Amino acid sequence: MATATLTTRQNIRQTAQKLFRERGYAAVGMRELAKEVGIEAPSIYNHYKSKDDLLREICFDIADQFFKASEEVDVNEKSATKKMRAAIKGHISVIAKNIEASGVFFQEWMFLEEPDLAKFKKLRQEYELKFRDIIEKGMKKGDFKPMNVKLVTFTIFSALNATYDLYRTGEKLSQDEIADEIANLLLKGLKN
Amino acid sequence: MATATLTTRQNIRQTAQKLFRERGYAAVGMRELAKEVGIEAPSIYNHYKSKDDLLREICFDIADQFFKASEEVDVNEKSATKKMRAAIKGHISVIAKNIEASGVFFQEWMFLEEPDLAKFKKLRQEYELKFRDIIEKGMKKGDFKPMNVKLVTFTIFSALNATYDLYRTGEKLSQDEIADEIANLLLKGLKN
DNA sequence: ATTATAAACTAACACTTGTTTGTTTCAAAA
DNA sequence: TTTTGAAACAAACAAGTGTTAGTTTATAAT
Repeated sequence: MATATLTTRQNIRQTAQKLFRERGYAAVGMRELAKEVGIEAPSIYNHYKSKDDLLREICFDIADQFFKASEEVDVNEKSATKKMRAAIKGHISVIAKNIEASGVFFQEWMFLEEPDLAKFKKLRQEYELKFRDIIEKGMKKGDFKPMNVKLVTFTIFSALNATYDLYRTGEKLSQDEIADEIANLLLKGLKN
Repeated sequence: MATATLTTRQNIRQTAQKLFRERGYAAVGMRELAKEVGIEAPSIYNHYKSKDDLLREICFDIADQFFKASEEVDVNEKSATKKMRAAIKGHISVIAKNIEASGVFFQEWMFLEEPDLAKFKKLRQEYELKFRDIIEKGMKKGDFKPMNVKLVTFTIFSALNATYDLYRTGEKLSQDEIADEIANLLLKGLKN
């Protein structure tokens, strides 16, 4: 384990991710967060502007990672199935690498304040559109069975996004096993 | 619209479902809830013992409905596919009939206080076991492809449980269309 | 008309919320 | 050795928390 000594800022961030995830953003107080870090509440404000600032950093960092992962999906790949599998793997990989933070991303984003909230929603829509495009083109091409694209995209995201919750149950599964099994199930469902 | 005049108690309950769902249990105050109902905060306590009491009623009512729906799945049905489809339809039907409340059920249950929290978890596990059993037997029988049962069950529940969130997006889909499309996708993925 | 009951109210309690102010501590730079 | 700056602190603020006490209002039963 290459666990470098964390800066106070990193420590606050990491603890916030854990607590926001475990107990919910609204239910976690600054004093509780500070105590877990080992400092007093006002000291947090030397590193973050506000409680919301913390949430913002966590959420947008994950958003960033999702986009970067999606950019690595080969644009020239002809097979919709292969393209979809790559997108699914990338998506799950981001979650697996950021279990606490992605939990916050999925469950606590609504506590973001404007204008961040609007920006967040826009980013998310933009990202989801990438998946919908792959599915839509796959259907037109005949790789995928014709179905309600929006509903299918929604369902696939629901399945993928829940994986952050998988590690709590103590399942001893590798990231690849999880990604493959889920991708297999969903892709077989999609295929023509 | 057969909207009968609601009692104050029903009004509180319905408003709580809406607010807890929209803004989260911890973020909704009793004064805000009361204001939306059109009364003062202390008046709520003439109908409910506590804030948690409200959450408890909402969550356990939905739990009840899930169980009742699952009891209507034909035990003598031989085909695992047909049995699974019936279970999926029943599950989605409960969500569709209780969009706000099921949202609370899925997202806010962790704010239940002991011993209700433990009871809730137990019920949920018991219910999920019913689905896992169908899937497991379906695999042994050869109707379903052999896969990691726990992971597959988890994935299917993730897809089903997210449907409460589908109605926000303004999709003009009937409950049956949604249930059929999702069941088709997942069952095709399961099948051998 | 009187009593009983449910359900509303105002006022307040004890405590917690996120955050600000002003001060102190301490290590690195000059 | 002095200065500087970051980062910690205690104390406090205004607002909000769930809830209780005590009282009033209104409706239904005797």
